[in-house]
Amino acid sequence: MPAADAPITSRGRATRERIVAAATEVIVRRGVTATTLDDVRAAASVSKSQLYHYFADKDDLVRAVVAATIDGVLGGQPQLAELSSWRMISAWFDSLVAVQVERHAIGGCPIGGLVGELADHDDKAQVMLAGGYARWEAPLARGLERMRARGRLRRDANPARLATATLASMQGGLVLTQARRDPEQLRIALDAALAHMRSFRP
Amino acid sequence: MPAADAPITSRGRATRERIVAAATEVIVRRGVTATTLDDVRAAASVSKSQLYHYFADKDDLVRAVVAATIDGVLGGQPQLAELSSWRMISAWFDSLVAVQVERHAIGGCPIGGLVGELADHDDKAQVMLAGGYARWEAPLARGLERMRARGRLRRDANPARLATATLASMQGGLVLTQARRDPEQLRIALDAALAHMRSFRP
DNA sequence: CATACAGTGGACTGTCAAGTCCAATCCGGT
DNA sequence: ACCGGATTGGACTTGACAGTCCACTGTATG
Repeated sequence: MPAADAPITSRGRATRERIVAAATEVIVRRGVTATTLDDVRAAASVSKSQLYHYFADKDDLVRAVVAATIDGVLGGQPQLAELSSWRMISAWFDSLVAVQVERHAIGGCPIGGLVGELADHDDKAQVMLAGGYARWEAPLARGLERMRARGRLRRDANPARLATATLASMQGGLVLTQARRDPEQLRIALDAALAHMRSFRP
Repeated sequence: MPAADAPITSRGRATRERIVAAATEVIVRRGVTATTLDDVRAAASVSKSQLYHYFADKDDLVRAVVAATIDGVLGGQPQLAELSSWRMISAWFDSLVAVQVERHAIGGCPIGGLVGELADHDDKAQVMLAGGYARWEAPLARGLERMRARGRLRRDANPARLATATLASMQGGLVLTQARRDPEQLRIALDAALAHMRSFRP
């Protein structure tokens, strides 16, 4: 029975959270395989035994990082909760582009980065990542449904498909942004996604 | 003066090509950092000294792999040369989806995978990858220009932007395909991209 | 204040990776 | 046949890395 993520008492919980936060920061920046446990150990100001006290092994820690990354990305987009007008969708897109400008187009999408490294080889991580995308596109799909119900979208529009296509434009826009180090790539992708959605106005 | 990629004579060139081909296969499948030179050595049936005879170090080999990957991906899409009708674009998209079905949605986009691992940290690789995307979208942009010249596209359509947005949909569709292990994700993304382009018909 | 256990520090081990080195072999030109 | 550089084989060095181990400390509770 390897020391998995036992429920903790008091200060131990803080340590565990510090480890996950530090590991997430390092892994999102440098990648899963390029990050060593010693990098995490140093970044979290923690000893080796603590890592193994709270996580069974590196894979276990990585899965906690996957969960934290998804929560972090979605948590950074409060607009998701209220996407029920063209203006709100547009403002949401603007903020996504602004983040890329601020980061000088470095980093891409943290979730997308994990997909490339984990989806094919770690089944558990793949399920978590797929769940992350579901949590990402569902609010948009629901928003589009509300807009359709209010007559802002034609009856024959398919909110779920539109949401998926929009998420794809976003992810791809981020890949191009990272590759070209140019946030305008995301702008172009999201402009097209918005135009496509708006083409379903009544 | 480290033994870089000296111009080779006869059989040496074959060895070098064998190394690059094997390294490309392994790296595209498992990732750059997860691939060891010993993996490459074994896959190419080559000795350690040969790797260092033809490449200065791992980074040097990786850059050759980046070039080979770009050539491979673009070479696998002969349709790129002739994209001057909606039918041809649609057929091109169909073949991209077919590849994902065949691969059971495993692997994503080889170029996109390299972007995630290299774009932020290896400037030379970033330039190569950006060049790869340029070579990818240029034929589409030219095709759309020809279509515009022939009156199949409105004058106010912007072929370059449409090509970029389409490439983004494709890349993002591949990310979602890989994350969800479902080639339909690429289908949805490319359907939307096609609809967006077609919305500029006269 | 005792004591039991969660939490902590850090040395240690086994394995494996990148990169070096040099002797052996191949092969085109003379 | 012989020379010299290109090519090759593989042992070796050095430095990480993941994971183990055990002694020590804090603290919550009786």
